[in-house]
Amino acid sequence: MSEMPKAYDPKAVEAPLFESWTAGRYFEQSVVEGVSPFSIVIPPPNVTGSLHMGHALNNTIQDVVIRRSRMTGRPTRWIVGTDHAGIATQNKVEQKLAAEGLSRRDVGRERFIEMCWEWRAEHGSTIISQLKAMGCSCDYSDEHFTMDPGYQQAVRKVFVDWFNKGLIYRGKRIINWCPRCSTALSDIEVEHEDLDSHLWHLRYPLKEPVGAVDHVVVATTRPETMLGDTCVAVHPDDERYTALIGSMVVLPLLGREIPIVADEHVDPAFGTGAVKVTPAHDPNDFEIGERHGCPKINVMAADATITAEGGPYEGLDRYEARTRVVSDLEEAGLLVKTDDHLHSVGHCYRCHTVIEPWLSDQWFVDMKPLAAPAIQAVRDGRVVFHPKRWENVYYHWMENIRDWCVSRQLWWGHQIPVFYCDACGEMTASETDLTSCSACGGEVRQDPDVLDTWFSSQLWPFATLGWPERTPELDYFYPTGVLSTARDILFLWVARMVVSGMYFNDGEIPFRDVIIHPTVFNAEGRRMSKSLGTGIDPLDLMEHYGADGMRFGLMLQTTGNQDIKFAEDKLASSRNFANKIWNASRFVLMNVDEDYVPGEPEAATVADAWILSRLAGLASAVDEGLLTYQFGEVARALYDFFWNEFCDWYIELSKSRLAAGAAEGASDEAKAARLTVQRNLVFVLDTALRLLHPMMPFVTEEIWRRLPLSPEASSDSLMVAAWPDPSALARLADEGAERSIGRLIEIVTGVRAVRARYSLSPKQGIRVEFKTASEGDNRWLEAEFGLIHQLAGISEFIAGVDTVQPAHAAAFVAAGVEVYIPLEGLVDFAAERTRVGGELEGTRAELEKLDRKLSNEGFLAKAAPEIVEKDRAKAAGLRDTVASLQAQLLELAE
RNA sequence: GGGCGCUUAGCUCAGGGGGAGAGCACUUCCUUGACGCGGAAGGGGUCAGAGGUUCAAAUCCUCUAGCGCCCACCA
Repeated sequence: MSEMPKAYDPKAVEAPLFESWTAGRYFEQSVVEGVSPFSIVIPPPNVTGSLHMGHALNNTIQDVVIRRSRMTGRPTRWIVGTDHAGIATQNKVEQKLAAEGLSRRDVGRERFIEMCWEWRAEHGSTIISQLKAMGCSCDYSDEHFTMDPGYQQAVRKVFVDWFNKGLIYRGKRIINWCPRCSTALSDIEVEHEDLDSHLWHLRYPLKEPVGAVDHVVVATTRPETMLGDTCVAVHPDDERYTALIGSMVVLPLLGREIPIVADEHVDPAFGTGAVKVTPAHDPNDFEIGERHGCPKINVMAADATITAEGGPYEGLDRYEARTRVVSDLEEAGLLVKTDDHLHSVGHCYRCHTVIEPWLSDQWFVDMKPLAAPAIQAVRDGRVVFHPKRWENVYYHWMENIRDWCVSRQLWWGHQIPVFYCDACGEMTASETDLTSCSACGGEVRQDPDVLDTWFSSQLWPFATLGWPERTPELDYFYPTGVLSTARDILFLWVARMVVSGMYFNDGEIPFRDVIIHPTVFNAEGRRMSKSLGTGIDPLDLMEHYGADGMRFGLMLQTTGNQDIKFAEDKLASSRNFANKIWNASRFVLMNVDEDYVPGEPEAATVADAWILSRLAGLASAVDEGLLTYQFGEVARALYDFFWNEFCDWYIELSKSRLAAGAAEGASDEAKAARLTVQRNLVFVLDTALRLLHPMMPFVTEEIWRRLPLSPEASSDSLMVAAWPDPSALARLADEGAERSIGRLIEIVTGVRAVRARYSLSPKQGIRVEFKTASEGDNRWLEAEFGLIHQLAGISEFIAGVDTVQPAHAAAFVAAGVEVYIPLEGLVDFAAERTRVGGELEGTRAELEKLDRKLSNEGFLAKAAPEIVEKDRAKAAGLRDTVASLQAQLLELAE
């Protein structure tokens, strides 16, 4: 067994361990007939991506769940891969071209796509190697990509199927257009932001005056769109305007004559109650235009410059056009006023350019009928969200779902498998490429657009398992167990996976539990973002704290309710925690003899019974906590157990027996006792390392492999060692031992406090006198004196029910026992009086409160009996304490 | 406009009807053979505010204030 260095060094350990896991093929999982599996599909990171804090958190969560499952012996597989990320990847390659002064059109579609593949080959594995650095136990032997040939086939099948069923259709609609990416976006790819802007009031002259009225004033936030106005709408019941309905106005600047129409959509209370209607540039206006048969004039080109329809404004950028239109109107005396106005402006979620509502031909998925079963699956509890409140968000969106615009005017992605025949106008969706028209045999051309990246991502849980082939993997691993993700892709991805997963798998859901994890914000509470420079690089964190330190630090901060305002000090604690475990293990291993024989743990002493009982409690808390995804609680329980119970107390409590058994001329009994302690130390460490392994895989594995375990308990890797079974460990529970050690800790702590107060050197032995309440307590103290002696440095003691407080003694009450420590010449009586007085006051106040409660009839009548009993016992204890503190005060007064 | 979450120690946060907790920071002491990435002992909080329910409220309900987020066809 190699020597353990004094400090845990993650860098020396992590890479070789990961190598050994890969070599051992522990990440891989094939079909095991007759055994129920557990699987997770990783949310595929973009090939363009590199690890950020959100990934770090999400993948730690998944790895924790996966590693626990694997250790229980269940066939477990974490399916990994990347997403082709249409817009993001295309942007990267376009940037590369731009550096050479080229655009994608310069190189052509075919070459451009080739370059995307090259880019992927070069950069696409970055994030995968970062996942490995984190220790994520994905099945890397079977990595997927949303543009793999098989995956492409799956996408085409889905498209063709929905097309043939009429669930995908082509339509000319107002969609969200990003002029920079030059593509349509779905509604949920638009991020709205409230911006300070203006509400311009424009005067539109009537062609013929109606009575005294010769104009109408409209209000708009986008004056440049007036170039495309084809009517003005007012509410039919708005008396201000009823006389004008049917009249014509002359559109300023262009001179076009357009009608005034009545439409229920108009809100008379907003603006002037008259609305300029631009059917080609606003979804509402589109509807109004449809209702009144108004033409749709598109005044904007794909790059958001004004088209020829804009007459003199042709060629201007939309914002230049806005400025010009406003100033020209003002000059013409047609600008009535300009109000400040806060309004919500849509931005592209990829490049943050302001979105233009734009009329164009696009493909849509009819989501309503598809959503219904997916809603039902959550209602039935077949899919469960954690935390549960996200289900309401899901319902709200799904029940109000709108058609999904799935076509994108990009080159990188799944090209829409629709073939047009220019000769006969036939339109065919086909899983295979067509060269000729199925109707007339004429030449066909494929739709040039590609599909929304999310259209392919939605197939991830089954396309990665070989669908549409009915593979053994698909049969076995689908549905997956858990889907863990950030909340911002709840609609973009999660909901759509439920929809398509159920549709294409005979109604079978894609995953049972959905974990919506917290969002990671930086210390200032701002979203971590690379472009804002507000992010922290997980690789830097791993450099400083080790992969385990980062993982555990994140787990400590993960709770169901609150987002994470990233606290780096938690990572420092976690790194220290790893080091603590390392050194505790070093202690254990240093105290295991060459000829140590592994064996069962044994509660030979109260201390043994106590730690075994605590261990049983830990196992059950960790197991239960992981099954309910309470990561923060589990992390704290592990931390607390290892540090505060195992290291601070059990190891200390074990030292005397270890030493006695190793001493020269030790008796056989002492030697046997030493062996028992060794076995207990090894057992507790072994079990606790197993429980900690999912969160801290590296340090636990490194230590665990050094443990002297029996062949049955051992294996080549902790990764595949047996997960502690809480119900089997429950036999170790021992309430009496827990109570007993609890009291011992109280007394030891009290004595140490006296030591600290009077600066007594730890080496200085002290005499302690106990006044107990019963003979039982005396026997208990005598029995445990060895431990108290060792931990508190007591050289001699007496215990009795009639002990009297010695003169010049520090005194306190702990665990129902009065403790006196004679300190001739050392006690500062004034200070002691103040301290005891303060304690007395506090105790009295507490007692008074409790007495009031206990004399309250309502309480006695209605509270649970065990609560009343507990409070009575507590009051009795407090009364004793008050009495002894009073006695002490009297003593100190002399 | 609708909805959700948060407000607890100097900081970051757990807890969630019956004893106010952790980590970090702070104070004092300790070169104790597992660990100074450590040990021991401490100080520090009207659990945002106001009402209500209850024998009992940090915890449940209502309202208020502040912060953050999501949804919505807010010309």
